[in-house]
Amino acid sequence: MSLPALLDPGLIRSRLLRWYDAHARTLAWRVGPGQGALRADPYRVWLSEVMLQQTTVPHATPYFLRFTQAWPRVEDLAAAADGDVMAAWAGLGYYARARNLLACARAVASQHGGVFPDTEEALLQLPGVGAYTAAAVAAIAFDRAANVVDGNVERVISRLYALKDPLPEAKPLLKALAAGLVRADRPGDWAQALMDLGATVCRPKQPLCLICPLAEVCTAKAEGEPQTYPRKLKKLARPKRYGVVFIIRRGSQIALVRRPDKGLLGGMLALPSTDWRSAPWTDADVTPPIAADWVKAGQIEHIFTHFSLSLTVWVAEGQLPDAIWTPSRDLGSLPSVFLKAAQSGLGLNYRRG
DNA sequence: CAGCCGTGGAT
DNA sequence: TATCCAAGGCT
Repeated sequence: MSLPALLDPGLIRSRLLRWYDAHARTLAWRVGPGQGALRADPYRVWLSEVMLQQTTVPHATPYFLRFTQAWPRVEDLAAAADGDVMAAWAGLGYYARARNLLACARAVASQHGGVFPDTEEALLQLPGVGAYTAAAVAAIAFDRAANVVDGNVERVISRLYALKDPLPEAKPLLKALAAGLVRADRPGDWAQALMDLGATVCRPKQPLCLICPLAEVCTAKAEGEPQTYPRKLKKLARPKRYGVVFIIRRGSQIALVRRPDKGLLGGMLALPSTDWRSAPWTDADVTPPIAADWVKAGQIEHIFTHFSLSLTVWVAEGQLPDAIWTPSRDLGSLPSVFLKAAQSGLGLNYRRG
């Protein structure tokens, strides 16, 4: 693999920052362009970056507002009960983020005196903070000249250079090319400018090259098919799995259980369930958690990242030892797959909140 | 290091 | 309906 000819970094930097000064989006956690680290609260920057991992801005925004309302400072979050934080995260997905979020807040509170470390290296040591998040917090909150590379940046750079190597192998090269563009005078603005461009102009599909400040220097645009970058290896088909979940009613309440901390939906509330296996369940296969007069009351489909799930919902009246009894109108602490299943079994239309 | 780990909106 | 994919991290 050979390095593509380097484009003029000065030209790219000045054009993109000028564009950002005029077009930066207003986001709940964002400090406006040119403000540097003057008003950027590291806690809010970190919280937003964790929430935005593999998550869209519209999805993350209401969660960010609720979290900062409930826990305005990192010490507040560190002092929160595990169950309250997991419940507040319900519906946002990738629940290991919430467990690591709490571990990180508690590490900052207990090991750093409640003050976020201000170097990329130290940030990288915190739970749930990887290469991207460490660089982003260092740049946005602390004005460090960090090389912030996320999916947006990879897409923008791959198009600028029309890089033919497919992801994920191309990641190290893309990161090296991005490093050549980082500017030391406005690191936070530069990082956010690159990501904003990727999110709003240099989009995965239908890039808006007509209004792109980098169109004149973009190799992929010159070649005519910028939307084909970055090239990617094909993904495998998603397997199908089946399960049965159980709604045990006691008056207006239903029985929930807490899932183990590791693995799928770890640490979250859940409906009691069979295994989720590749073969459909027949009635004779199913061993309900209690003996009762079970009725098949619902059925849902749910898509996870690496498998799709078909759940049948059985309902009965009864008691369950050690259950977490929860009003059936107050199921917002459940992950979406169980909220969907519970509402199906109870004859309700799926909606959160 | 490749697989695991959610969700909902867009196309 | 099928596919993609969004400011990734952990193991």
